[in-house]
Amino acid sequence: MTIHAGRDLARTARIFHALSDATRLRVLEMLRRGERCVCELTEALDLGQSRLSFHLKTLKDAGLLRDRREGRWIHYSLDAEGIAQAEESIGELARSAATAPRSKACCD
Amino acid sequence: MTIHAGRDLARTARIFHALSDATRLRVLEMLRRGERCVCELTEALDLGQSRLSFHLKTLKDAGLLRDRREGRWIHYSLDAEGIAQAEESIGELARSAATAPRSKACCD
DNA sequence: TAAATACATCAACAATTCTTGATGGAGATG
DNA sequence: CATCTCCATCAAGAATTGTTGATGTATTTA
Repeated sequence: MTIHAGRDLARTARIFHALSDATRLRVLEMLRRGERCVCELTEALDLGQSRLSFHLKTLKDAGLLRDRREGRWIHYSLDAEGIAQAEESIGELARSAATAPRSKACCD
Repeated sequence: MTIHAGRDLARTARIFHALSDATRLRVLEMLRRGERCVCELTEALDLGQSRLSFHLKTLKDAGLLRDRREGRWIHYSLDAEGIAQAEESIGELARSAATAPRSKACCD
């Protein structure tokens, strides 16, 4: 099994890219406590509206968040499936790191 | 516990950033089979020398790879510790995603 | 010591990503 | 319908990241 497990490399890269920004990690950390609407996130994280919207879109496009409209509010929450895919990739790597042969004949 | 578990957000973001590029994922995939010197990676992945060197440095600075000099060759291998940190962050998220309250009073 | 090999680093440019402020659309409210 | 609220999207510029070819450095070999 590869670290990208069937998915293509670009998709896996995109998932990790979504995780590679401090602002987005703060959003995820906030959502660990449960679903939140954008207005709550804006206030709690003290971010400009369009800036937050950009990061939410990045996370959603990567499959790490879901959204749900309720009246005029949109609620975001963690998407367990996308997160599980990231976990799977790293888990695969971690297992290899633990067992990979330390040395190997090379060159010459 | 937070996603970044003691580490600062920037450090966690840097780890994921290192994982967010298709070329670097190919390098990691290759190293799952064990330690390799740069010359082997260059040939196997068909990358320009300075380009590969750039990506190896990115991965090493993030703590995902180790290097070891042997004569004039430098061997890279997975660094289990850094990889475990990434795994820990995502694992934390995944557990939250599985248990986070689905809905929550908001607004109005 | 001179030349060759393996790799890192640098500088310049290209490409991508992020931020900000403005505009637009969907739903609620009067 | 007019207006307000909540949020997405767009456009322009700033910042960061990736690529390429050239140069530098450590190590081995002649």
